[in-house]
Amino acid sequence: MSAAEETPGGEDMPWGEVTPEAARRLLVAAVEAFAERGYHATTTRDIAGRAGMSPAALYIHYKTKEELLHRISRIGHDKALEILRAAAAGDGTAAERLADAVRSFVRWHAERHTTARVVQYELDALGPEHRAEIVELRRRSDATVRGIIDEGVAAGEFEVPDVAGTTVAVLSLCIDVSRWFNVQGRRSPDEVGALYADLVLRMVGAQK
Amino acid sequence: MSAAEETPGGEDMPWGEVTPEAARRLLVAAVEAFAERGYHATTTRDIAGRAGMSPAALYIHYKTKEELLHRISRIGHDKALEILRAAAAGDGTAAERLADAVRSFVRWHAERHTTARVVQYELDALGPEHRAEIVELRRRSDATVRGIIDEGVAAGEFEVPDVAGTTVAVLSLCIDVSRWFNVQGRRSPDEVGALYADLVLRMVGAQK
DNA sequence: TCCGCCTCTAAGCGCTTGCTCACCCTCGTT
DNA sequence: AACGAGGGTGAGCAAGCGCTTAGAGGCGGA
Repeated sequence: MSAAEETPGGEDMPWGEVTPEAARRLLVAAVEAFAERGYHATTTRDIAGRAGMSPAALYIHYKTKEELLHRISRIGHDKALEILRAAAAGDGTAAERLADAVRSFVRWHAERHTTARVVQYELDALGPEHRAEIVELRRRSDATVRGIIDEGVAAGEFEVPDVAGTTVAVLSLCIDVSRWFNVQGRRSPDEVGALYADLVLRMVGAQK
Repeated sequence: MSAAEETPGGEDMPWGEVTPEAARRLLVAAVEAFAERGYHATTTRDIAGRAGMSPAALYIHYKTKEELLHRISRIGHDKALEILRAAAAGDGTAAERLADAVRSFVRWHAERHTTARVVQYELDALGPEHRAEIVELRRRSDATVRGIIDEGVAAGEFEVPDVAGTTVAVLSLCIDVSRWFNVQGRRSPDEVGALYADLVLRMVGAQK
C-alpha cells in the first residue's frame, strides 16, 4: 500500500492514490453523484459543479464520463478484493477467517456505501472491455470466499451441501448491504458486520 | 385475483390486468428495456420501437415515462407482497411457513428477474409521492416476514438474537437474487429457491 | 523578462431527449 | 352513406446532453 493512501495518523484516506488533487475532487464528486442518482442520470455538468469547476475541466483529467466510472469501479473492486484476501490469509480457523472476511467486507459496504453502491450496481454502464476487467476481479472475490468455505468443509468445521451456491449467497448478502444501509439508520457499520458474521456462520453450519 | 390474470389453462399470465392490449405491449417492452439498460438509459423511442409502435403512441396510454415505471413497480410490489402474505397465512409451523415464503419469493425473483430487477432497483427513479407509495408496500413485506420470525421465536422453533436485523438480511438475500440470476446459469429458479430456504432456516437457528 | 507548459474557463457544436400537435385511419352505430 | 370516437402516425419543438475548442491565467526554469 502506498504512503499516499495513509495520513500520518495511520487511518487510510480513500482515493488517496488519485492525483492530481483536481482529479481526485472530480472523482469524489462523481462518486457522490453516481451513488445518489445513478450513472446515466448524472450529468458531467453536475459532477464538475460539485467539484467547483467548469464542465470542461472534467475532460482535462478524464477522457470520458465512462472513464471516470471505470476508475471508481476499478479502485473500489481492488479494495474489496484486498479486504477479502487479507481475511482469507489470516491464521485462525476457517470459521474465524470467514467471520473476519464477512465482518470487514460488510463494514466496508456500510461505511463507504456511496462508493460501494456505484461499484456494485453501475457495472452495466461500463463499456465491454472495462466491464470484462471488472468481472474478472469479481470472479477472484468469489474464489477467495469459496476457498475459505472449502477449507472449513475439509476441516470438518462447516457442513455445507452446496458450496458454490452458498458462496454466491454470502457475497450477495454482503454486497446488498450497500443498497439498504442508511447512515441515519439505527445500526452502525460495526454492528451490521457483527450481525452478518454471525448469520453467515450459521449458514455454513459452523458449530458455535 | 381477477380472471383476467389467468389463462383458461390456469397458469397465471403476467401483466394480464393491463389493458388495452397496446398498453400492455408497451409495458412489457418497457420492463425489458428498463431491466437491460436501466430506467434513465432507456429512451421512449426504444420502448415504443420494441412494442412495434411510433414514439408518440406511448403518450396515448401513459402520461409520462415515469408513469410507466410506476405502473410496473406498483404491480410488481403488489405481487411480491401477495406471495409473502400467502406463505405467511399458511397453516404449517413457523419454519414451514418461513421456508415456503423464501422459496416462493426467491422463485419469483429468479423466474421473473427482469421484472424484479426493475421493481427492486429502479425505485429511486420514481417521483416523490410515487416512491412513498412503493416504500409503504415494502414496509408491509418487511412486516410480513418479521411476523413469521417473531412467531417462530415465540414458539421456541427459532433462536434469533436480532429479529429486525435478521428480517432485513433475509429480504435482502432474496431480493438480490434478481441482480445476479442468469437464465443461462446452472441453477433453475426452483433450485435457488430450495437452496435459499435451507440457508434461511439455518440463519434463524431452526432445528432440522 | 520571457518562454513553454499546464490547468481551467466561456462559449458553443452536433445530437438526442421527453414530449406535443395536427392529422389520418378504422371502427361500430345510425 | 354519414358520423363520431378513439388509437395511431410523421414531423418537430424546446431543452439538455456529452464533449470540443480557442484562449486566458498562473507558475517554474532559463
